[in-house]
Amino acid sequence: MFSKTCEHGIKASIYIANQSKLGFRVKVQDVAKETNSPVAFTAKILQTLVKHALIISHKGPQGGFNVDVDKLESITLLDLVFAIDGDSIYNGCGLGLHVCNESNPCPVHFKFKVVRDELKTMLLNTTLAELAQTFAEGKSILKYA
Amino acid sequence: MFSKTCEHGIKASIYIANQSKLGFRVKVQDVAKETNSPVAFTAKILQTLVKHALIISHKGPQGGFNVDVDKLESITLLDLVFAIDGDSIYNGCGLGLHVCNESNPCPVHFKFKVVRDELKTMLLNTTLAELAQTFAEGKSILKYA
DNA sequence: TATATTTAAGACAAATTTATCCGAAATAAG
DNA sequence: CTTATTTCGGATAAATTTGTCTTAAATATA
Repeated sequence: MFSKTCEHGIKASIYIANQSKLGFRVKVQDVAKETNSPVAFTAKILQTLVKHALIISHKGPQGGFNVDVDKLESITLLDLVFAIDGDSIYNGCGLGLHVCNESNPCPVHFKFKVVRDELKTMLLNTTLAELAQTFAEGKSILKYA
Repeated sequence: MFSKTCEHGIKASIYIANQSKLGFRVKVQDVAKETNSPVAFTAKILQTLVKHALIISHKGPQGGFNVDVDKLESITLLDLVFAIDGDSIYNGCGLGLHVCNESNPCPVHFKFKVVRDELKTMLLNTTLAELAQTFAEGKSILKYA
């Protein structure tokens, strides 16, 4: 559904969000370890999220990554997905046609529209705050123990 | 959402279905042309669909591909997608965890389950017959004119 | 100010997906 | 039976995604 890059990015964001709520900055090493993702690749993905102003980075000793805790409620899954994968998952044509819309639909257009709209709504209504919360409560996992 | 392979495969199936209803067999060349897909790649994909008994192939002169017209109502989008991409789109974990279920969910598990279930239902309820029909009626396109 | 620590950036490499190519096998038709 | 046509199957190639490595830049702290 999402790219590997996006999957890593979402998991990383959730971990960073939680540590931020606890008042910590985290290093790429930690993020990679806790999300079971490759370190260097995680670093690249975090750069992307920083550029999109979804997370904050600090260089040097005691540096690392964190999220503005006040923004946790306003950062959505849609923001994360869009920053990394763009909008093709919820806006693109199901059959890959470059032009596909109501007046010039591919054969699956209207069938897919319903699902894609629901996906988009879900992404828009899911905040980083709530994802982080389920993880904090031990009700979800970011990797297998 | 789906792989390119799958997109080509679905478009090909729709075109073949329509020609089959008209009583024709079609050659890979035709399929590729009418779906704007690469010929050799289309050939490979059709092989897969033949192996899964979703379409029928005939070698030699006057050969080509067709669909059993009596099966058009029972062949679903789910069949086509499963044959090519497997079940990961509607069964896999949204964050790529190998193990992810109700009792050991990733943070997006329950949010995604709703969407994925709707996707699966849609795929299951959409038949090749109806997709072919909208195309036959000129109400949908397989490529840009 | 020197040093150690940490992210940033860009080049490079591996893996996977998307395709191509070619010879073999089947078969219809003369 | 020969020939032309068409799919089959496997090897190969190109493109994209996924991932690594190395050096530079920033900065906290002594």
